[in-house]
Amino acid sequence: MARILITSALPYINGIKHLGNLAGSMLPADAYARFQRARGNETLYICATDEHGTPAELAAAAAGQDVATYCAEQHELQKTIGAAYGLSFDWFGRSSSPQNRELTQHFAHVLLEKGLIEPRTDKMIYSNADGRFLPDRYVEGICPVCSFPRARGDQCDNCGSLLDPVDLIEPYSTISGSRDLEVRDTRHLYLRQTALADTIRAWVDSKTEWPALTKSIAYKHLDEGLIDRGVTRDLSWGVPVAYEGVPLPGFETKVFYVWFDAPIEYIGATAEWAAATGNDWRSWWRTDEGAGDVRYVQLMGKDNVAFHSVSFPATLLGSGEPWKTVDMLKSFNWLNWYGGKFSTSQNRGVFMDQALELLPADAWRWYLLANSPEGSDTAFTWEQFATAVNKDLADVLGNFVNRILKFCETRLGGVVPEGGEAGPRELQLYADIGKSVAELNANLEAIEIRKSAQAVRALWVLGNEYLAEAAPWTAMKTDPVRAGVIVRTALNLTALFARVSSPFIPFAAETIGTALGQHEKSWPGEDIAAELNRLTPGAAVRTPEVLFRKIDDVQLAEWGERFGGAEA
RNA sequence: CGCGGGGUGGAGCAGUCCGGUAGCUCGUCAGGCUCAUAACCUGAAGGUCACAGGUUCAAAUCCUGUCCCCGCACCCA
Repeated sequence: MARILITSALPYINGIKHLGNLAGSMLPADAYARFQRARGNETLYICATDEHGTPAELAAAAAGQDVATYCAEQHELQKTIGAAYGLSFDWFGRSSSPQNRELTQHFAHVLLEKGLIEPRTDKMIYSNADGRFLPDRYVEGICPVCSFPRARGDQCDNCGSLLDPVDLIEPYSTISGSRDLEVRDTRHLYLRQTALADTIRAWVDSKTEWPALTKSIAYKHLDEGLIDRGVTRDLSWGVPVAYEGVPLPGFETKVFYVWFDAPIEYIGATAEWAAATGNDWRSWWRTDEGAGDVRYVQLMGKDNVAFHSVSFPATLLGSGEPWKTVDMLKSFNWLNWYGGKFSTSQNRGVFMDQALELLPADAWRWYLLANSPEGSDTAFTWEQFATAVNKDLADVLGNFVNRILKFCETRLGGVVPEGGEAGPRELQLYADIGKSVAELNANLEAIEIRKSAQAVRALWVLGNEYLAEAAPWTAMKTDPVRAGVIVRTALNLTALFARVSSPFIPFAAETIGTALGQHEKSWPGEDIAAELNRLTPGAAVRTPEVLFRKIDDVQLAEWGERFGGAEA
């Protein structure tokens, strides 16, 4: 039995996420976690909200709340909606937790002692009216490059130039609008990634199983040359720059920058989980305390790869302490909305809460997994979505479950038939199923999401093929015992489908299992004949409600209208 | 010459690392079955693998060049 640690990129606290977020990290991570658990591996799936940073402060201010209250509410919202999608986090933590604060301060302390974090003096804009420094987008002004009047402190929206806030012409505070600003010296901590470049490159070189996308992004940054990055900010919301309760002199009013503490929350959230459940988190993260046999898998969108392949490793490796680093870094491209970006302001795309108003979670899960943006960016279209739901779920799987259970109910009294022996057709079925399950296992193990979904679908098709060829409705007339064997086999097949489909469509899998009186959740083993003879002959089964309703053209038109995309 | 990803039958994708009958899903057409959510099963048509050179007995796959699409460093997966 292996130990598998899984993390998906931390969703930012700011608002409900859209389907792209789900498709690019949390959902595939969940499917993988469900698979590993079913196989009997000790599995820990960790996620959390990323709560620090300027956007959280701004959003809280806009909502008229203090930032802590805002984050607490948003966290609960995201937690609830994640559960509605069946995301089986073992722990859904918060980067604002005490555990993360302590760990972040620990790492900073160790790196500071080793000289890999060092204080430097920067020039920054200070607002007398607001009584604070104005980092990043707290300050706007005229772009020194193109004269655009509302350029932000870090970048001009008009010409795209990257800016330093002190270069803005006629700057003003976005908090108060005040122009009473001055440039002051301020001290910040810098992580010396340049000093760690060789260490990180050697570490990346050793990661032979990383997908091409992950590797090319990692090497891109290494080849372009790493830069030392500021890891502190003049904000109040965040992890204080302190150690063991004592602020670092000169840093009393500063916090760590969000990208420094966010990945550490993977460890922090594990510690939160341990505290809440009485488990030990160190055996998952410290190779000197039992994490040597852990396989650590991270899943994320491509924009996050740099942080996870370079910056976070710089923190972990730089510490010189025996921390567990990622083994498999699976990255995804974007799920686009009709070829363009999801956009709240332009009403393009569906968000997680809205999607559930339209159809059950399984429909979305299936579509997003079967069309996972692995090879390249993938465009969501309502047509494709309807095809996935109508053909795959309703016709191939749903109809199969329905036809065999109804047949059993109306012709065989709704019980698993007894008697008779498996014939040549059943032996062939065992072989076919065995082959497909092996294929599914290999694909899931490799986190090839699209191919895994294809393999599951191929299994469902085998069920329909079997019924068409074995034709129990014909056997019924001449050889009732034979018909019984076929129906029993098909019922067992249905039960098997529930088990192998559970990583993709857990809710439907549960419904099917219940209809068959099956409580087996484990992953099927290699003895397929045994797996297809698990149901107790004589036991009652019942036909469940229609598993998946089809999407009709009227709904399609309505949704296209409501959520945009129809124009494209 | 900024960087990364991609260009494969009508649509969406796999195959490209490690050259050797171009595979899958949807759609289309024909047939079968009638247990089932008018569903399922079988078969067929349809591709000069963006383009142009090159290497090779052999190239979607390797090399060179060209064109086109997407993304990119506040933030957003």
